[in-house]
Amino acid sequence: MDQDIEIKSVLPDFELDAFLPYVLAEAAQKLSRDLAAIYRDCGLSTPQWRVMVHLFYSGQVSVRDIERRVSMEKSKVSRAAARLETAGLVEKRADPADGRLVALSLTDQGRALMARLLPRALEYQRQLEGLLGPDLNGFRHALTRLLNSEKTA
Amino acid sequence: MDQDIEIKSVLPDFELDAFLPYVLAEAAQKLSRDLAAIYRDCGLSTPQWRVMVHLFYSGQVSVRDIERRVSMEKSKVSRAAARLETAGLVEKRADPADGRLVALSLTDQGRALMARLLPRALEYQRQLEGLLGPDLNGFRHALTRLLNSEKTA
DNA sequence: AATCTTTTGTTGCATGCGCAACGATGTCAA
DNA sequence: TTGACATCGTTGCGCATGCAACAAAAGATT
Repeated sequence: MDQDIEIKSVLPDFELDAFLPYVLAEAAQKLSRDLAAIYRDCGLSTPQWRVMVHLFYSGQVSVRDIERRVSMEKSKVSRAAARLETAGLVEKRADPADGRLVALSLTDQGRALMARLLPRALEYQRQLEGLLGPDLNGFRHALTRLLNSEKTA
Repeated sequence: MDQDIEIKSVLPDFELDAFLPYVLAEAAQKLSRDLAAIYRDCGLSTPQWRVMVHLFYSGQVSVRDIERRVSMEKSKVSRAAARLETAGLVEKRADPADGRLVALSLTDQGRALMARLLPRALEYQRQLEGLLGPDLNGFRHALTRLLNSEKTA
């Protein structure tokens, strides 16, 4: 009891709303949810969406490339790619130079789908940028600094 | 092929590193992971940690209160609370006024644990604030604006 | 060449999550 | 009071996820 009051007086300003990891997680969840509304109608999950985006701009890539680039586990990428192949959006071939690698690439159907979805995603991005206004640059700067920071905890 | 070039020329600046939902998700994941290093040694999961924090500052609360306040599903809160009770950190009683409600509160052991963990969490928070420096206020402002924005997508 | 190590992608397994259904309790109206 | 409806918390179920183990292939070392 006394312990309570003492500790709370020592830690008065610890509010979840002011705690950066919490607020950041909430904001990220909201943006991800709003964005997912764009591609979920097409039956894409978030991992599948990320693979599609990466493939659209990278052409022919392996699972390992996506893993490193988009910070997704191998298994996550593998399963997403398998379903995308079943859906006819992605083609999986064996890399002729290295038998271990799988060459992932979009099919025509996959490209057509992205041509339909990407403009909507970009429109959402522009909405967010307009919403942030003058704080946008500082916001981006802060995010990159957080991402590149060492974990000193 | 021609379609590719055409679309890419129309959507040239769509890079994942510049796409706010993606970067925000990455940053949130990193901060959450670094913070989890503080309380994971004590056997707490992230949902359990959030329940503990809320209980520490809110005293006696119901599952529904936590659900609304911390944006966690009922089931998530319920299972977290059940495990916390098993671990002896949280006490579950029936609300005398309303039989449906469950009165959650920290045990002495739970309070002692939080008294040990919260200073470390606050130190991490101060590290983040120091890292952001002058961008901190704009960063906070941007986050709240994103959280309060309507989903117009 | 032969063997050992490393890398790549898939799969099994245990765990956690979201959603819906459910029992229990409370509220309201007739 | 009774019955219809709402609310709260738990649980079952399907699914995704992270981790480790694994087979196949490539590379390194002798």
